[in-house]
Amino acid sequence: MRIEDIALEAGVSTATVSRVLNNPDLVKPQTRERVLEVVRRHEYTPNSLARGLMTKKSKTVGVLIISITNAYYMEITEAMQRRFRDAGLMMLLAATDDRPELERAYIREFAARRADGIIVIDASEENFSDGFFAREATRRPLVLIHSNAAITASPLDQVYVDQRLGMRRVMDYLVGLGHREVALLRGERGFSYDVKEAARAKWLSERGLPERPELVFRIADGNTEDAIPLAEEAVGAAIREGRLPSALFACNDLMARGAVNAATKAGLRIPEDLSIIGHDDTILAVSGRIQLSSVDLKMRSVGAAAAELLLSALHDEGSRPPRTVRIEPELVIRDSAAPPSPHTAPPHATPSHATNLHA
Amino acid sequence: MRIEDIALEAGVSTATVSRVLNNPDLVKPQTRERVLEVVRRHEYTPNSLARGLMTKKSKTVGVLIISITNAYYMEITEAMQRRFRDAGLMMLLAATDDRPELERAYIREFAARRADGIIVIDASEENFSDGFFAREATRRPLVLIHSNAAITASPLDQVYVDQRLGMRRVMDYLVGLGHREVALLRGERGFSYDVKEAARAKWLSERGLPERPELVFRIADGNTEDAIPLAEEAVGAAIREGRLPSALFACNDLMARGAVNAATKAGLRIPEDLSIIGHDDTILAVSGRIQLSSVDLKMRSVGAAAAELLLSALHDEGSRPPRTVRIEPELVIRDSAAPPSPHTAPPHATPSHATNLHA
DNA sequence: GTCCTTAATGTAAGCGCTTACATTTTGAGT
DNA sequence: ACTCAAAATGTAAGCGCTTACATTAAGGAC
Repeated sequence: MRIEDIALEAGVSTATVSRVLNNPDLVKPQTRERVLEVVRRHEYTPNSLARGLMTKKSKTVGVLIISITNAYYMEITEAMQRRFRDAGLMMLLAATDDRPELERAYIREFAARRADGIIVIDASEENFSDGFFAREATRRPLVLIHSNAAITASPLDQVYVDQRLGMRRVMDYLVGLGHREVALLRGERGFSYDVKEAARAKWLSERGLPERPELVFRIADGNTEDAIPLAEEAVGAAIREGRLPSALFACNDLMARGAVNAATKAGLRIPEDLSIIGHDDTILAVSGRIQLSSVDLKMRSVGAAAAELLLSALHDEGSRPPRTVRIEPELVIRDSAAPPSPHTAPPHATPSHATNLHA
Repeated sequence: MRIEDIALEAGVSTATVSRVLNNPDLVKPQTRERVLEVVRRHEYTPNSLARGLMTKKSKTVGVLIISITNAYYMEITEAMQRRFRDAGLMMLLAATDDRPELERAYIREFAARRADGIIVIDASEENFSDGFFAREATRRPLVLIHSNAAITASPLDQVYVDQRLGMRRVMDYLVGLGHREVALLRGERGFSYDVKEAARAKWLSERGLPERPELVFRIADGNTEDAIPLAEEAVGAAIREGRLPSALFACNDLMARGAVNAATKAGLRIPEDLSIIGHDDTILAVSGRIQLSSVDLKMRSVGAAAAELLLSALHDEGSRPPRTVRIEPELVIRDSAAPPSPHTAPPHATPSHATNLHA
């Protein structure tokens, strides 16, 4: 069924059918109804490829993420999809597996398909720094979602998730509770870990407090299921050897959960003997007996903001100056942190550890 | 940049440029190189809308799921995306929020965009039974992913996840361990709960065992985060009132986790005092101190199979008879189930409960 | 050199829409 | 009944590609 068939059957020209479909009030109610009847009877749907060819709009937005099985990304994506649904846009979704060359390839593909706009979550540093995105943004609306403060000043539409603020809030809270030291548990490699570690270091140095590298614990894989046992192992060892202070921040809930398991296994009570804070506020935070305090990155707000940014760019077409929206993470306080017990030594304290406390 | 610009600059006709891009060996190596040079220099990418208009192929597949923030669906989706990437197809993703009318609308939209194929996960009963999918399948490759045994015989491409088998395996295992009764914990409404409850009932009746409706526990919401506390509450009450037998199957890991929490809180040991089996084998199964045995639905295999089915349908175009692939869930055994302790009464046993055990 | 087959390229007709512009209808104003 | 602007519709030119068919170039065989 093509528009011509409908036109023939309704006894009008293709232009009129097109008008009925796109600008109904340009056509006389009577004719309109006649055309619509035929359209309905044949369940005719215009070919959007042909339409897109003419209008240069595909009603499509390309969304690029690192991994599909990642609650963080998918919450953002869901929020966007909701917004786009209302705007009549469809979403092309692709995962880069954190490979910069795939990132480029997919963006090219989006371009080839004439996506009206593109959203990239946690883009690779590489493609950003060589101006690839800046160039791309001149061709069509592009919005970046990330936590990289360095990018913030670039003239690009972006949603900046201020993880440094989140980190500050964690430190404020824990230290406010009376903890003298806060250990950090992170994955070996990954931008988000670096951001958090750096933010913690900054917080400490701003207060003239020492950064003690031995309080940063690294596990090989912080992102997948394996992070839980790995974290459990690392934290278990630290407890046994008395290397753990009274508070621990884990860079995500997976690791936090592992830490909780290790502590429980070692006979430590949470939060009395050890305070633990997680990050991302995923289902894991609320799944166990003890409910983890965690940093909520507000993914839904992030997704909504990104969608809104793109939509407005689509609308204003051209002259509009790029905007950057900053999202403030929130520390969700539950039951996994408390003041360090004054009457108790830090978990399995050793003399050397006690000394370190005053370092 | 259009193909014509490239042609002009390379001093050939548009047809030749098109050939260079689509059938390189139809053109003399020397000309080919000249054209490619221009293409590269301008980073020219053919407009796939125009191409699709001619070829009647969009290199796109539409994927429809109920919710984007659902680990189950996303694992399937990730497996598909991997396969489609290799095949040069892009994925349009949309969520129906379990609304049949949205399901239809999106499928129409996929059709309008001339998606080469469509995959629907857990389609609504409604759209299936009124022949909507059957009709749709005549127009373009369509594959359904579901657990509905009733559909299995339909002449449609489908991936059938045999949850009944999974349920049987759970019952075999638990009863094999020596449990006399197995409680079921489910959400109030939802097809997947019904399937499991029915499979359990069937298993029991095949063995002449009584179905005791009071051993089926329902909570209002089994799908979201709230399921954990709701399950905890329900199971906690059942324990207190001695209504819980020595084994419990939860329809998903959320509820299983809630059950574990309730048992722990009540001072019960798992698995010694209470055996618990979860379902879906998500991260929740391995996140806590006690590792939950759970039914793995093999989502990755499901996704891969669905993609393969679609790809083969795309390839054979037409005459190919529809196939249905059956996926066998697997019971992953961890630490949450054990034989009921012979020396101990069932948890908080009451006389009436003890009587029921022999019913 | 001529003839003929095959390889290489060009020409032009669409694919199914939208839309600028041209033409016809309509109806209020006189 | 006649004008004329406004409303309704039609005509046809593309949008940027692919591809059937036509044409030209290349290279053996004689």
